[in-house]
Amino acid sequence: MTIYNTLSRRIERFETIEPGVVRMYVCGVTVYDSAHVGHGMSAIVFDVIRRYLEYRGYRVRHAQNFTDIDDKIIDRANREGIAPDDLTARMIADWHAELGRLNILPATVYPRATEEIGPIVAMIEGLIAKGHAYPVAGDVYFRVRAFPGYGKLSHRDLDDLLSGARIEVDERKEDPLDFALWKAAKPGEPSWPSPWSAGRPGWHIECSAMCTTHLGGLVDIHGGGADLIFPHHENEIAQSEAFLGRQPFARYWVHNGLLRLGGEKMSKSLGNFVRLREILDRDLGAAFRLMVLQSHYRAPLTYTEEGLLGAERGLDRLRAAAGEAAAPDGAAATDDAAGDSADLPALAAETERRFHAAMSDDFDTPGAVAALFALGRAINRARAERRPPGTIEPARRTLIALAGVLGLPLAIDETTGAGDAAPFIELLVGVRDELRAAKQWALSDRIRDGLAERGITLEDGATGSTWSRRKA
RNA sequence: GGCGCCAUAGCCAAGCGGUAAGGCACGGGUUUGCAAAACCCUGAUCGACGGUUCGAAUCCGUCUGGCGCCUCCA
Repeated sequence: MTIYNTLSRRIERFETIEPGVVRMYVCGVTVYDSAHVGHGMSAIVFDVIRRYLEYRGYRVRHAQNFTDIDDKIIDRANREGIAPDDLTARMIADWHAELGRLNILPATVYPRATEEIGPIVAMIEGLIAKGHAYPVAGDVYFRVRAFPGYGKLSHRDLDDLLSGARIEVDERKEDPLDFALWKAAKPGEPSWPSPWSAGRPGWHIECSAMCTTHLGGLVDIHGGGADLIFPHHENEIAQSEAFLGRQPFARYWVHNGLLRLGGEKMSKSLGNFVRLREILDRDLGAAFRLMVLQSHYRAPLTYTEEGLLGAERGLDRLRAAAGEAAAPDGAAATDDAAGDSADLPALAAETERRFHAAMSDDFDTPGAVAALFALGRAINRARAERRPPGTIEPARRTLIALAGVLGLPLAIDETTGAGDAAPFIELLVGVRDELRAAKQWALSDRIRDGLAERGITLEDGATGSTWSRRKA
């Protein structure tokens, strides 16, 4: 297996610190607002990485944090007139519910900044003792120039950073680049005791502390969105390696490309985001996952409604192949011998080979998905040619299994979203089946058109009609 | 201003020196009472200009156009 490392800018061979075990830390979210589809994309990327590693036999210890104290949380809670704790508790509950609906496997641990104050304070004390940090009026700052490797992840040197000149100069800091490890609380803000002040941790230190507490201070994969490379992950490396006195602190730095909307990065601060809940409520979570997987995880992806619905259409074809449905009524004539649909077992084996070749090569999910479509088409074709189910079954199982590795559920749940209407729809469909048997076309078409207007699609097969709710 | 990424058919998107995956849409067909679904067929020489090479979408240079980071951000 190979994996791209942001640190070396190379695709490297994947080797874990401990054989058979992968320690993976993925930076989570600051819980001041509900998740948008960009968060969903990142979650999907690391979910698939994890699923594939587990499929390959690794035991994956996966930690994902919640930043549950910071300025935006305090502001938001104040505006809503509630306690920060209540806001973050609600957001975290929503996060778990929504990501669950996206079919994201739960992480092994979900550490939270406010529950790690002890280790955070201890780490800051250690950094001060080693001369890597200094307290100033209740705050504590990291001494960037005392850490020689600073900039190695984002590949820039200190002078480049300074020339950016957009760093607001805080006179209390020794150097403009120094960043906060601990911030003294202002009146009315939540705070925790520390040797320097009643205050709260800076953003970056929590991840360093959590990696140390929950993953032994040395992780195989450290990931997040590409927007975290600088300064967040750069600072994490500085803190952790300065504190631990050894390097590397993480073997592979993995960053997903960002989701774009309207030509720009989707982000909460730009205000151009689509909430994850919106697509989940339309039952398009699996379609979104497929859309994400059809582009490489490191490349940026443009989010469009068209793309999402297109993915849903593609998913339908895979679902048709994965279903146990009998052959469609008419045997479609095939006028050439281009595809060896009779040789499904060989194609299934070939698909499996292609799938693993792609996934082992820096998680090339587009290639893996392409292999799945090839197999799906062959299965549908075999059905159209009325091949015996027994010859199709193994290929079908392969398709479902491989799709499962990507977290794509192919099981059909046709009544999803129909709610209380289902019994009435079924009654109508049953009546219509009888009308069709009696060749009462006008009436049966009227029922079909009427249901279509109400978002229910009918499909007439050899053994009767099936119905499903149209997604839009 | 600095660092970096990208530009492939109508749209999305793979490709990592050997002659262009896949998905969606469009069109033609098979099937169907008519549909739907499914299946078959159909489309690109890879932003522009140079260079390296037997051979380049893939390597190098210049240009043009996007984007990201340098401040909170998955």
